[in-house]
Amino acid sequence: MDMVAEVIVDIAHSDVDKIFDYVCDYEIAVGTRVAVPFGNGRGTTTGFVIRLKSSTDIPPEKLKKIYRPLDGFPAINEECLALAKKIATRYRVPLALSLRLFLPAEMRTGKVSEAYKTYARLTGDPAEVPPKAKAQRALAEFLLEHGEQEASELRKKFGAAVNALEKKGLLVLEKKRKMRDPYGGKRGEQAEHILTPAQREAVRRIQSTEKTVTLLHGVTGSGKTEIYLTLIAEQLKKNKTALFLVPEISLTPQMLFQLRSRFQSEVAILHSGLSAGERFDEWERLRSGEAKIAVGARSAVFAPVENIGLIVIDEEHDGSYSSESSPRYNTFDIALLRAKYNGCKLVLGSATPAVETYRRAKEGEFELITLPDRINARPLPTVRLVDMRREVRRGNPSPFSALLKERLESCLSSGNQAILFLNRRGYSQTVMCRDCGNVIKCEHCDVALTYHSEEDCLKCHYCGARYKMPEGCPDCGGKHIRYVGTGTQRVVGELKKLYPKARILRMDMDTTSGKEGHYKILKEFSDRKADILVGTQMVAKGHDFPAVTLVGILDADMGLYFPDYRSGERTFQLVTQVAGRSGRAEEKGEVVLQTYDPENAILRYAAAYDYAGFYEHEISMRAATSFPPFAKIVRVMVTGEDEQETLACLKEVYGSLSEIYGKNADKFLFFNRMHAPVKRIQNKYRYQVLMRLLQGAPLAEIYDAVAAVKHKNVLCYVEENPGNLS
DNA sequence: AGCACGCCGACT
DNA sequence: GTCGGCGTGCTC
Repeated sequence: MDMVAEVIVDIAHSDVDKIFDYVCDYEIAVGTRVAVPFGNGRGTTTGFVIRLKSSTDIPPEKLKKIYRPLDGFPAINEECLALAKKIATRYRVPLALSLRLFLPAEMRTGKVSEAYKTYARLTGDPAEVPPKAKAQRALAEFLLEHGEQEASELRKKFGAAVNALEKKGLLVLEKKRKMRDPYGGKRGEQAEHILTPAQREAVRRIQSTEKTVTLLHGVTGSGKTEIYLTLIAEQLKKNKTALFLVPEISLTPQMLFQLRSRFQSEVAILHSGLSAGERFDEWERLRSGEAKIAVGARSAVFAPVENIGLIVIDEEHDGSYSSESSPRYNTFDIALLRAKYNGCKLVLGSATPAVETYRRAKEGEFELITLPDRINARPLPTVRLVDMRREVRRGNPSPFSALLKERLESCLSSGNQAILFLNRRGYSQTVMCRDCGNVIKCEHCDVALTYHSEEDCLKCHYCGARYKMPEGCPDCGGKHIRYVGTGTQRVVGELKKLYPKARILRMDMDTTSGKEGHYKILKEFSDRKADILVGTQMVAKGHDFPAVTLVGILDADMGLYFPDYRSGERTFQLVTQVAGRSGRAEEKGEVVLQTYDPENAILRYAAAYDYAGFYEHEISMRAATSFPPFAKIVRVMVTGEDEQETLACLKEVYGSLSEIYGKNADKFLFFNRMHAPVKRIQNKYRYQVLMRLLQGAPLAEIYDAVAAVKHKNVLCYVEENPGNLS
């Protein structure tokens, strides 16, 4: 009674992205990884059993046998298999590639395996040990009290008694699997879980709403975490599991200890900072059902748990929830599929929700819960805007305004700490007039133009328009036109001149090399080994510094002119977040926000902590300019090392896309092919077809057209609302 | 993705 | 005459 197994080989290539039938003469479960013969030589490949059947149409002489199962369990459960198929179809990737998302990477390479330790177990009565053998008696009693223990630990304490007891037959030694424990099983302190009335009401509403998705919009310190944890505890009681997704940056040991103190070993953490062995074991604890809560960054949405009772996406607006490599999935979309499959709730939390999310909540698609107050009722820090144009006119060329200097001195002399923040995103060359604060924007897109030095011109990254570099400011005629941006290095230099005694720490790309780089600098600062921390967006996140009473945002408007339709949204989020770093303990904090555009609506809303006002402003802008959520930016990237081949591929893709455009011109706001803004990255030429699509545009056809193009040595892929357009 | 089979240039 | 370039096709 041989069975036939349908197998997907673990080779991410469209040529072999199909079912291969194999014979199997023993029981094997769907979802199991197997070793199979594959190809002309005597090559072995791993594969996934995705279905079992009793017969096949494949001629018997071709049919081969599965060599063996690779694990004693199905690595992919039923839900995950269904999900992998959906992802493969949706993003036009080989099924093997979407299946890989569900396994720890080290499992595929075979570089990791279970760790075993020897354990000692008492099998007799301590009374049987002669009283004279003191050590043996003590060991037997220890085991009676504490149960099974690791043999190596016992040998440290009781020495040869371990072997002696074994000889007497009162103790057995057995090898058992030992789960590697990230951070050595450290836990935080057990805290009380008393909810405020607002938190209780939020919990009640999430539990009782008919809607699958709830957006929890709560200011920093409003106690969102306690709400998540209460909801998770609720599900554990019902014997269900939970996914708790956080941005990569907030996966700190502290945050894990906090979860462990509440849920002990029922928490498993999945992230890149773990060793291969730890990650593998944490994955296995989830798969086997030993752990019930998966905590992790975006990839934890693929955790191998069954019977999910709740999914949480914290800091829902965070950009790290979109995958930047194939398949370019969005964590929310996957989470929603899993929530629907399991019939459970999905909670999105943020102090500054993405405009798109907030809109869906306001329109009634998601339940909207607002927590306007901090639990401790402590006021938010006051934010003061400083007009930097006036500083320039007054002859102050330094990066610090008079007000900032004064506040900094007072902060330092009272023994507190300060954070200075530079809002530089990447190295975009935005052109600004330092006399009037005017930034040169595209006439068609309302997006800041970018200076391209090779051609000495300005370009729009959204429509490709080219503009001549102006002599003076088009608005005021001023001559102080220049590319803005001060480096952290220069800021630190100036600070040292101003305050020779102050201890200054710098945190940016250059100083945070290594995996623990961020953490080390933040730790140094929180241990008060420095007075001032200077950095880019990295300082915005991270943990709380109780002694910080002043935050200076040196160039608040910089981010606004990044060539991206989300730059306003990002700036609002960033300013809100940075401001939240100030004054978290006893003393009230303050924020000095320096800008060349003090009238700017986004900065004014941010300074007033007015999310609703910001949202209304932003959504009407998006509507007027037809940017998401009113349209979708779609980019088809074409990259390859050989420029001619790449261009040939671009031409082909453009040809088939043109046909789609021709038939659906009313659904296209924009359609053009061009150089990508950064023409070459890592020796690869980059070209793109850029589109802006209205609701109802044939996106599936675009994906199909791109998938149909097979050019050797050229990579071609679709991006939806890409995080940046470089 | 590998690997074998297959048809045209420079070598002992 | 052969050794070997990598273009094309196949893998249950």
